[in-house]
Amino acid sequence: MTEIRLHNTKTRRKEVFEPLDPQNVRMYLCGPTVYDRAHLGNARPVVVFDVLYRLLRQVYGADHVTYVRNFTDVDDKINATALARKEAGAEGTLEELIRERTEETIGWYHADMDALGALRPNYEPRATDYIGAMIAMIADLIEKDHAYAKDGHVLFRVRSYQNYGALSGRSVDDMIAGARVEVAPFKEDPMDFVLWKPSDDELPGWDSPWGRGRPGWHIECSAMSYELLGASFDIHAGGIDLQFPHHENEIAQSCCAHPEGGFARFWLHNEMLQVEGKKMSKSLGNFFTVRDLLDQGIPGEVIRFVFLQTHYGKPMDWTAEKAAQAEATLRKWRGLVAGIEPAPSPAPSVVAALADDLNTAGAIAELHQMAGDPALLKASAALLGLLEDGMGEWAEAPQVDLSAHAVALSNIRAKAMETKDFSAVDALKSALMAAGVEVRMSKAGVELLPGAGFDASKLPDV
RNA sequence: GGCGGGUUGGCGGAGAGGUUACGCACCGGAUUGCAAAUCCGUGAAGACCGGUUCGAUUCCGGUACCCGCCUCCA
Repeated sequence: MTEIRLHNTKTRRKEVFEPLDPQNVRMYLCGPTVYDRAHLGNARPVVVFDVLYRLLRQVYGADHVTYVRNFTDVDDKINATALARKEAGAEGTLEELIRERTEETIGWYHADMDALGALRPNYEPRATDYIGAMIAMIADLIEKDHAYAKDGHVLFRVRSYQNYGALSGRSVDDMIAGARVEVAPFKEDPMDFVLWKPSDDELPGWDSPWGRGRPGWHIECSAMSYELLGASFDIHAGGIDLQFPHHENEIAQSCCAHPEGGFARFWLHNEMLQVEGKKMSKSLGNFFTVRDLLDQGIPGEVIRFVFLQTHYGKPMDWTAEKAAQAEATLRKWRGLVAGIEPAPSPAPSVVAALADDLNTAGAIAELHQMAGDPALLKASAALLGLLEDGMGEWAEAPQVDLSAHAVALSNIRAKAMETKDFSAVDALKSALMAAGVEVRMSKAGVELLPGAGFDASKLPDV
């Protein structure tokens, strides 16, 4: 059995991964809030942890891994969009308009992540389908004195959980000293966070023991992971920006509600994405979605390759230059594996690289060494979600008949060989290249291949 | 202010206390009418200052710079 080692944020060390139950390895990834198209940064954890999912399936068997990724469909930005639509005269109740908006966004999300070659998780729970479980968990936390209700709100009593801050290496007192916490009259302690909050008529709400309201952000992941994976499971993953407060709060809620369990044993966090060396932000004008890139003609497989070139634990810089290089490499590989049946199993060197804390960059380096063995290359790349059938249409040559051009060029060239005047040959060659055709001339003859930028309208007449 | 991460050859980017990472680019060669593609090959590194060591880019300490989180955020 391959030994997998993963960097556990909880211990800040690389540890040997041993699942609680090898028959059912369980991982949870914090999914998107479905208020709009996923931006490029949203895609990094999806791709990175998709590779982890593939690795776990490889090592423990495809039927022995349970992967959960939630959809957060309770959120003020969603409410705002739905409300705006209602005010603009849209049909239906606010709840229906919210559902409409989240359905639409989930559809986009699936389309975009599919384009990146990410496998669908086994479960994709929606927060709104687990409100009952959240209410039950909140009630239980109140019962156990870890939470309290005040003015329609329910708050988690941070001081009641001794290990609060252990994941992110903070102490409650230090954070209060930083004084960047919201002080509210209904809080016993400024660090306490919301489990439940009241909704007015303009907001979606559910009936609860504390009045009509909606859940706070963190409780959904605690409730859904418990329902689908149990009180103890193997891996919890997400972006490093979620480490605090989101994951810290999840731990506090889950461990207090289910002291019999240990919640997540391994915490994996991916570092942030930058664009051309700068943080992606709307104000810098370098903010874009996955769909924007796809629409620009950058294949999802290329985006995926660029992501995997950098270790997930390091900041990753998205640049046009990287995308161009990735495309060239994939195009070359696609050419090598075209029509080849993959080997029965991936190369041990690739499995070993991935088993070493998801060293995707190292795995790609290994793939480069397999140019002479396309079957092995294809089988190994599949572990990274690359070179798979169904994702390579972009690299296929356009279906055009260039035989007339080839014959013409061949004839002119034959003549030139005798006259030693190659000007006509060079002129035709240039024209073909300008149309995006790769021209290969050898003793054996002339070969014309439509290339990446092929444009039939620019073909010269012959 | 608190917490965390980073700094590797022209560019991207890994591993390993002592032996070539790898890819792209570049340069040389083969091949070609010239190219392209392909093949072969060379060169090039470890922010700075100390320490540990027979030996450090790799471990430890410090400095500088960069980045993230602490507020919705992957």
